[in-house]
Amino acid sequence: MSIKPVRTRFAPSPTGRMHIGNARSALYPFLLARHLGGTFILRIEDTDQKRFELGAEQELIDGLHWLGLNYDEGPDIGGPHEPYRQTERRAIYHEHAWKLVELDKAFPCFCTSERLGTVRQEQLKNKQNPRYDGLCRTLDSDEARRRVNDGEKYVIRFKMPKEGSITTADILRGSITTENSALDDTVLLKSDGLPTYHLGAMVDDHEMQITHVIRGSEWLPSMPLHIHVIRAFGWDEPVFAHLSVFLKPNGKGKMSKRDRADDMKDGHSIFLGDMKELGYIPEGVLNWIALMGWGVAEDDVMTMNQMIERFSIDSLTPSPAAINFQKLDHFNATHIRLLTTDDLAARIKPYFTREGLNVDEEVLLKVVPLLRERLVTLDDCLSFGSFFFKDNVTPAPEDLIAKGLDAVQSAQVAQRAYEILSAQPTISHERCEPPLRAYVEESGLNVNQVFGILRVAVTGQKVSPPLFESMEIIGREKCLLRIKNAIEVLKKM
RNA sequence: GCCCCCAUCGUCUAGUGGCCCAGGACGAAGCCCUCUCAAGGCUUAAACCGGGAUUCGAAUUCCCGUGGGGGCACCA
Repeated sequence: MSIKPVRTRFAPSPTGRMHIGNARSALYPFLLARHLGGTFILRIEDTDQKRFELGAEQELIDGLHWLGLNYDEGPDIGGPHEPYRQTERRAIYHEHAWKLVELDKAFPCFCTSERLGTVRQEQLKNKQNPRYDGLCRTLDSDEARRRVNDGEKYVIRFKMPKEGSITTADILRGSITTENSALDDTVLLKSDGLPTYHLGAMVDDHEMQITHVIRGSEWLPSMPLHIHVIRAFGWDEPVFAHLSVFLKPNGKGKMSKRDRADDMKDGHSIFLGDMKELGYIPEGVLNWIALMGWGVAEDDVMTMNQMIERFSIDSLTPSPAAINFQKLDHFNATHIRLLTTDDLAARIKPYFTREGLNVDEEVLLKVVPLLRERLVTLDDCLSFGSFFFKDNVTPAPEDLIAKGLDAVQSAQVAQRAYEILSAQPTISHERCEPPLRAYVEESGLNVNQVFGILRVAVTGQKVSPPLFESMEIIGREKCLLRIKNAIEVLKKM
């Protein structure tokens, strides 16, 4: 047996926004290809003209790039098996569909959708399984040809054997045997000349020499049909792995796009475009998605290279997984902490500038180490660190009053601190903390009261990065000014 | 209605007949550290869906229930 080079693919249809389900369907084949030194392909399955959405393909491509799931062949970069967009491969499907007719494995069907609808209703009424009643299956082939040539509308259906059974294999679940009598004469080529998934995907996977098909479990029931089609052509069968579906966070029901509104309210979304907006980084998203449906024994935090190194197709899990946004937050925060200072600086800078803040690179580089371990999402940098880039801050007056003190006492504390700090030629962690701690000692107050007042005065907020490191970055002049302002505010209360 | 798949802590999972009074991670609780918030360290609570069968021995194999999910289009 010859070892074929591994080729995998992500074959989405451009019918909507890219969500985490799509991302995972792209991730696993990508990982498999990279792990085995194979090729990863992007193929666009745009044969449904009704559900087609302009811009969806670009969103898919953007999402893949954002995640770093770069493909070796695809519609925008070409490759040895182009085109990679199914609507541009019409002739190929047409030819293959008729090949099957010649082989007596398929037949042209002229039934109208009206008649099919009536038949289906009748079957349902009689509690029978809805399926094609076989009217055109026995049509004389010459007559069928004639009608086709006369321009009559037709589809091509698979001629499912009436008897026997077929055994198919899913690498995660083992073999599954299905009675052919339970299968239908499914449409392979639509009357608009484009293939259904059942023909299009099989033809392309063969032509593009795909060795491992990793796809959603919604395809599991039609796998017998797919194997029938592949065998009818006499082709080799790829390895199949069907991924489980994503469940809603509560575990009840399949994840759906309708939940988006609720998710966005608490800062979460299943759409990649939204996630980027919300401050999630690709490393975190990837790690999160990877672990839903892939069993890794220990050490959950992985970089892309570690994922590639450890991936194997049979460590995928067959059971449905409920999405858990808390875990996403954890992975995102963890990967943010893994970023270098320069990298993180570059990633959070846009959040500040978008707010109209003037970002000094040198200051930013000093701020990043203080922010790093406090960020869950990138946009958290705003609530934690905007004050670094503002000329002045406007704390809420009541926040300036320390616990257990009143406004007058708080003003006195601020005044004393001001004196201590202004006695220093420069403000640094080393210079400021000792004298202020000494003051805390002699005043009989506690550090939370004294440092708390200063924190609010200098940063404008009750929660901030460490006080003295922050003051050092802000600088002597601004710090003193802000404390002075705070004293004024307190005096007016 | 019919067909198919799945089933370990709340969640994601490890586990391929003895190493399991079931391991890790998120989350939760507590403690430590601490100028706030985090991060970090330590600790605790928390699961093999039920019933049969096979076996000296079952989370692990088989059967039946139950629960959950998917599919039955000229959609993918």
